[in-house]
Amino acid sequence: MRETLIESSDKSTTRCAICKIRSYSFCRCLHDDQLKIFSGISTEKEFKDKETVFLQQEDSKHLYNITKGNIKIYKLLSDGRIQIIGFLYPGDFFGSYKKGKYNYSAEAIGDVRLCVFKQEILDNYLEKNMNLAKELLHMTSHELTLAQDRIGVLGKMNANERVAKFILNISEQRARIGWQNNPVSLPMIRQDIADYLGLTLETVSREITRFKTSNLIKVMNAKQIFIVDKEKLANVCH
Amino acid sequence: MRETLIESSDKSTTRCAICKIRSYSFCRCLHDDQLKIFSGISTEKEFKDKETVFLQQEDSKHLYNITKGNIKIYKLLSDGRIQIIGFLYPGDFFGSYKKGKYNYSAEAIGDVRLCVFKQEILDNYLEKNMNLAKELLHMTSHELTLAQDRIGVLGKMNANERVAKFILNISEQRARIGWQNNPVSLPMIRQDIADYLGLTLETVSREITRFKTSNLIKVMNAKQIFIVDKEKLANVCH
DNA sequence: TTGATTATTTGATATGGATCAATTTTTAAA
DNA sequence: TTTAAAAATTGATCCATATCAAATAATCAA
Repeated sequence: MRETLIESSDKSTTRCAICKIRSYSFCRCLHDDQLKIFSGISTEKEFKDKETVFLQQEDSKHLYNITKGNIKIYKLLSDGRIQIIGFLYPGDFFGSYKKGKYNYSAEAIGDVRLCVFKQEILDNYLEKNMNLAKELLHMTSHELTLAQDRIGVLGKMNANERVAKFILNISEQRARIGWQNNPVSLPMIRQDIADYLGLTLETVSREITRFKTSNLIKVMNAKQIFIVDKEKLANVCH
Repeated sequence: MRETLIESSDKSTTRCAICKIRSYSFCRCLHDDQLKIFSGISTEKEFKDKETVFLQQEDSKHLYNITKGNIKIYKLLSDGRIQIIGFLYPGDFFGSYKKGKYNYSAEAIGDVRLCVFKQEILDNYLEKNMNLAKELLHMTSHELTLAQDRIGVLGKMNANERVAKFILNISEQRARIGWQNNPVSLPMIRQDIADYLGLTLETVSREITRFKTSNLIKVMNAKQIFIVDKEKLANVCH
């Protein structure tokens, strides 16, 4: 078994009630009485660094909501080339609410905790709760917006701009969920950043060095970047 | 006025009932009696080649459904670089069902006919019709899937693979809505294909010539491509 | 029909980022 | 701690695609 199921207890009925990231999740639209039911239709699972949550070719059976840690979702080409579709953070959901295959594989970066919903059960609950359906629609629509932004980055921006945008995007995401956004921590390795940005790890490293040399950022260590001049960094990419 | 409003008549109440592409649109989930109401909350507009439907910076007020022709949606960078996010076909919807700004600009390619929904009115109707909400959720989710596929193409594929995939994708889309899919017609110019694939028009032209030379396709004319060897073309890109 | 404009193809050259290679730094294990 | 393995940086070279340029083809307006 690649994942750890957290044993349900009496407390599990109020799991949602005490959830720290609920206000950033699609379940934020539920009232207290609905939350009790909602706790019942989901389970919580933990994953360790590099553990697979699911693979692209598997039948899609679940929708996941991140309550702790980071997830990377990625596609593999037949010749082994990898494209990271996105890095997901607490409050983000992924997986599928449709029967079929998943459209990507999902893997934990560091320690991760997920809320797991069975497709049919969530679908049934959706039927009874228009608010939740609309919230999911709005969040999916927002995901689509982000994906379209990424199409713009990958289609038209050069290495310099891509890396600048990446650092700023992560910083913004941290600010949004109320975490420290400067210095910004990059939980993923350079190779992952490269596979996310459509570059090589060498190019990513060189661009970061370039920003360091021109004093736009300070590299505390490979995974902690301090943004010295946010405005100049923003000017690089728009 | 950049668009033509089609005058409503008594027939307009049954506009949806006689709509030829309804089975490919999100409104396919509606019953006959619901369609009557639905005809009432939407209007039809026509656009000519290169006419703008809306611009990215405008307040989002409408959701559009294509009933005839093609639309391109695109983003502009501050320095004038353009990235075409997608080419849309009959049955596709675009715009926004959220207040805010549009995330892209939309322009007609050739003669286009659109169903137009006012945001609040559609939202109200959604409230009363769970089927429609779920259909929109599923179609938006499908759009997201397509956007993620494009991230893979732009992030990891070379020029050769991108052009091959483009031709095959368009052919598949034609087959899906029951149109002639070989030879496949490309309604957009080379520059648009280039801006869609993150390439230059010269590279697109050269790759097409290469496929022609190696007998994978025949170029009837610049906008009519006959796929000679679908399997080989598919092998190029996966 | 004819000229003018726009789109497409093809050629020559330049270059940004990939690739290959080696070194340094960090992390994890013994 | 010491050593091994993994990650990151830096350098040298190469190549796919961009850029610049010109010719050809198609479309449109008068």
